[in-house]
Amino acid sequence: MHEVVEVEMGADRPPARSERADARRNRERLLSAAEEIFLAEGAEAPLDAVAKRAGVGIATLYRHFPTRQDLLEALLADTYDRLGAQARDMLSAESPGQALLDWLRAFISQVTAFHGMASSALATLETARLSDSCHRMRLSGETLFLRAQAVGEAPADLAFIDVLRLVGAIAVAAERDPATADRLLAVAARGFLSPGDDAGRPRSSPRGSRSGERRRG
Amino acid sequence: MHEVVEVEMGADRPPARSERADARRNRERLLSAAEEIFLAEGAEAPLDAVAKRAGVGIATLYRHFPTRQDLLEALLADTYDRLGAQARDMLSAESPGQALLDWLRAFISQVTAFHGMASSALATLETARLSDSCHRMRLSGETLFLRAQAVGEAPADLAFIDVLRLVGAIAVAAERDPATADRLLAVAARGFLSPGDDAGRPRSSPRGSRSGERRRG
DNA sequence: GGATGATATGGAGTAATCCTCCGTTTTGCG
DNA sequence: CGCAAAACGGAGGATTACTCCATATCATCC
Repeated sequence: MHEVVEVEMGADRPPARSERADARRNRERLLSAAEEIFLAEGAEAPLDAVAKRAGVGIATLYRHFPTRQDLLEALLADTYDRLGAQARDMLSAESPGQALLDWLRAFISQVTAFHGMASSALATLETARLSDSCHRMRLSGETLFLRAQAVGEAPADLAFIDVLRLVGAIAVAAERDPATADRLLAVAARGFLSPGDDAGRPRSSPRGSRSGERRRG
Repeated sequence: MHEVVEVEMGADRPPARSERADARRNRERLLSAAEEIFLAEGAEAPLDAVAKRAGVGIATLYRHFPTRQDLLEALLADTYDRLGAQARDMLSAESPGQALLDWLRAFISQVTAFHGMASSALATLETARLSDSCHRMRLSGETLFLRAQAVGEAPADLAFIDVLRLVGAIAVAAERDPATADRLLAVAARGFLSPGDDAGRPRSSPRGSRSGERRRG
């Protein structure tokens, strides 16, 4: 773990290998078109519409993205890059627990940009070979989590990937209702942001774990 | 079995209103066939296969179940009836919190019988006019929850429907991996089964199952 | 028990999508 | 330029979803 990740602009976008100009251009067009279409109609929208919007043939779409999930993952890559950056920015926050919670809220928010996106995101968490973007985001998020663990604001016997799974699940379940997502996150947060597991934490961390974001009595 | 169900709001089963014998028979055959097919191939299996297995024409299937979701909900009705009964049985358990947790575990287990089932279940939780079975199950489960609240094993400022949503979300996210589902439920349970504010932890301590939580490479 | 109208049935037919095959066009390079 | 590799486009076969309506079956009444 913690391998160097070879940030050579990633294998996400272009494999860096010689890529013809038209191929790159069409790829970008397809991504833009897919984003527009999916935002408007959800991730189940017909792929023909995406190709048409991009101004390319359907075969070109399939050549670049053999499956719908590939296309969705490419879209997710941007989101993951953004989230990774946000996580890094939050490292300087005063309360590690609060920072983690804020970041997870952002995660839900961004991963529910269109209908069906959260499902794809959840799927990417389980794929054997995840994209660089997803991997980097996970590492960045995990850093937030480890910091919370270090100060006893998160249980020590918990893996970050499971936190991400749980929050991803919430995103899927409440993708159409941000208020519900918020409530479910608040409940879940009590599970992974307890003020110390046992071992008698000096429970002097008043914020974050409870009562910060309760809604609906 | 409860024979008199005068509620008659959702119309799970035919309300015994004038229904021709062949129609009822075909309906049952369709449900059996759908269960077989979905168990084997998941909830996305072609409906033609269901009709064929049932030995009826495709039109008959659509007449009884206009949408796939209708068919799935009819299948879920049996599951909900079973879960409702289990919840009622658990009312006599010594620890309300433990009873609730056990029931939720059963919920996840039964609602992930086949791929795609959990999604449907989650959907049924949000439908405006829910089926009788779903409604009864919710009420029975809620009774367990209220009992846990009464003894301070569950937060007072929490709605049961949100617990169900959260657990349903876990079921969706981990429908292919019971071990993960179990871990996520354990985390979530810390959120809605906290020992109130103190009053000693419940003996829940849900079987660690921390062996499987290593990061994958 | 048999006529009769309401109900239910079956399967062909239409439509929407997915996805592939292959002849044509574009690009990069010597 | 000229050529080979790479990429393109769109027709078309395959797979479902869903509908229409002529026919068959059931429940009821006499």
